[in-house]
Amino acid sequence: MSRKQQLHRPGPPPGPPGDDTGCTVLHVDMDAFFVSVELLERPELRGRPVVVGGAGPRGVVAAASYESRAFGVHSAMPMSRARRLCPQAVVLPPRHDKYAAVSAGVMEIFRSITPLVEPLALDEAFLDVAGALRRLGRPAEIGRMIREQVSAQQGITCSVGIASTKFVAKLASTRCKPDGLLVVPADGVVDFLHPLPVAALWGVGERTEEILRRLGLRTVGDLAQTPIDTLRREVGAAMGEHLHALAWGRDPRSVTPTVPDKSIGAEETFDHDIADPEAIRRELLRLSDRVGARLRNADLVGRTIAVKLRRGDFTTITRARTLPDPTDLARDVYATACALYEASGLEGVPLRLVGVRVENLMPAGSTPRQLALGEPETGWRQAEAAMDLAARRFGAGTVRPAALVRAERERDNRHDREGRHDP
DNA sequence: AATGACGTACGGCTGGGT
DNA sequence: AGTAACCCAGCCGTACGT
Repeated sequence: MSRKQQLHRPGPPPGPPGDDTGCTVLHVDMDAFFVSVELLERPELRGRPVVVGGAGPRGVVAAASYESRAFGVHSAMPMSRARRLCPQAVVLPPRHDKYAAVSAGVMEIFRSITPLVEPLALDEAFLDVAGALRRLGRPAEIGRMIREQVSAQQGITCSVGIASTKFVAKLASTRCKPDGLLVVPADGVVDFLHPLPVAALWGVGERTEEILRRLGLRTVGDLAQTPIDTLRREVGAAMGEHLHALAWGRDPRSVTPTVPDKSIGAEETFDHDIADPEAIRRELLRLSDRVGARLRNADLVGRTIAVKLRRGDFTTITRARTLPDPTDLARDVYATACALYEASGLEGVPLRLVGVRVENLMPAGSTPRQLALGEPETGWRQAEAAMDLAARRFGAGTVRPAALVRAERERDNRHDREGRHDP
């Protein structure tokens, strides 16, 4: 599902399996994951161009079957364009819960191999199998087992890249997909890397590629020959050093099973731009509610609240404020989000997206929130905890702020008057 | 030609504190 | 006492990834 698959035209068929000695990092990537999961329930669609993504006027492609990719469709593409390129494609709306369930099953298989599993997304993970070799065999053999088990237990195919570093393993899985396995031997890394275009490297997107292109640097090999100071100057110190190291196959990052969350957020693109400040505030409330519930669910609190506001022309601003005490209450998040919105100068301006994010996260237990002397215990925390409980018992969305219920009723009334019916 | 919903990282800037 | 030099936290936009 990575955008970069476009860069790797089905190259020469992988040669005889290389020497996997020292290649203990595996990158496993499900093929067209969302589509593959949908096909489990809709086998009659197999072999046809299928696309999963937002069907609304502003939807984008989240996953495209290989049949639809033949028409030039790929993920992150606006759905309107995808439909034009491939009118016969079957478009399915995303069902995140299903993908999460299959993903959990797949990750379970990985963890039966080794505890050193680092999920990158629902559909991919790194595994460090150094400790599993004696029990399970060579890396390539483990990769073969994984592909077999994923297929047998979950009914979908995946691709496995095997190398001595994370990013080479990732490039290898990209290169061999779909339904493949590729070992890049430790002594073949530089030969493997240098012919690749710079955009194949992790961290090189559109902008960096353009900068490098202006410097005449097209391939990873070109990067490797460039003085590190030049790179530092052109793309920034951190990025410059990073790219130079990668170009020589050096990647010190280890497989790290649990990385603590740094922020939790929610955002929404409207079908049509919204200018009305009342309506914007209502969206901020909904988003704050979702974020608050997720924070409490994860037992996290955060001190910094950020809003993101995107205008019709796509220009985007973010505004943030750090609170004296961390919170996990939708109420606090909402109050801060509103203040930031009102101070942004965009009140009344048509917006296509609003977002709310809480940063600076820490475990909820870590800061026993001090009540200021004489401060009343307001009980909002208990109120929101009660909402969480009700949501668990009766389903998400059963209990929600009155302002949202009112807004809904008014909308329904309006529709009734206009003689429309909403399901 | 049109660009979702998450999330992370970096660099530039500002202002407080020493 | 005023200033210079430096660090650090916070803020914000940009870039990038799935």
